Amino acid sequence: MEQFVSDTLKSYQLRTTACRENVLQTFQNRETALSHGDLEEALKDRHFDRVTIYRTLKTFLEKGIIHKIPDDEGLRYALCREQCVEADHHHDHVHFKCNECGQTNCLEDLLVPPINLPEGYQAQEINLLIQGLCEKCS
Amino acid sequence: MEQFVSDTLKSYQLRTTACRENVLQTFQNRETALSHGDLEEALKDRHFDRVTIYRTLKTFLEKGIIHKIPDDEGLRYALCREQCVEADHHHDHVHFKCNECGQTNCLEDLLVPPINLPEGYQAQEINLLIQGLCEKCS
DNA sequence: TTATGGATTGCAACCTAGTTGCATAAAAAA
DNA sequence: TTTTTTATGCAACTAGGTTGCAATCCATAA
Repeated sequence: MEQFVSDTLKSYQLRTTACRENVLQTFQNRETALSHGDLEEALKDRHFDRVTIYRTLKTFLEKGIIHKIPDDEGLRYALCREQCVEADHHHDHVHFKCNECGQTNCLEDLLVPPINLPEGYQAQEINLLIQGLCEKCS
Repeated sequence: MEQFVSDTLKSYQLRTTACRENVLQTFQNRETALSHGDLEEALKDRHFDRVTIYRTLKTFLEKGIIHKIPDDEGLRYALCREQCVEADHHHDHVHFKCNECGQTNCLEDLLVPPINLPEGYQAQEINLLIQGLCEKCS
């Protein structure tokens, strides 16, 4: 298990358990966003319970280790590269989903432009998903 | 049943059936985006089968009568105000979901600003969801 | 190093969302 | 009105996600 993994868990004051280590390592190894099913598949030889993986994701979300990326097929999750905390998830980067290979990625360098909401509206979270063809598939 | 409903079905060359009429009418009456569950609830006294409502939504999507709005709780649907066709859904407006009242709305007048994707990426669809407080709840 | 208390896991059971196949019923066309 | 085509209802199923609870594990402190 990599240093990154135990360091991260420690810094977020989470107990190091086999499931958490493996889930975090999987996010670190793969550069793309992962669904619960992806993780179940990736870690199937470790025989973690489905529920445990769900709870691990929930914990990581609450701590700000990962963030949600919803699309029309369901939810995916990706590591927060910026430092996030429970109260303040700031993910103003663009998400890209390839219609060919199915992968979803964070385009960390591409920020969502500021939007002028109508009078009375208050923004708390923003999520911009672009679907199309990625560099590999176009 | 309103004129709009039978006109719309006719213009998209869809058979007029009770379920389609009611679903379309419900979208017309409510200004907000609706989930499958919302429709089931709204039309529960008509006793349409769940599957029939799913298929109605699928048909409307394919024809370009409605479009999908995904968020972290699941899928919602809203009428396409612009004229859409099967091959070309163009929904470049912002979607807003209120964290207080839970309603999701199309902000038809607020267009998603153009995004400069990195070299090699091709956009086909774009979905911008802002979550926060709507005018009523802020 | 071991005991202990609080956090985490696994299991069973459950709920909702969404899909498929097929026989029946209803619309539109003839 | 009859035929053809399309849509519906039903049963059955898969996948995603949640809850309660007993057993287990981790970190801390003795």
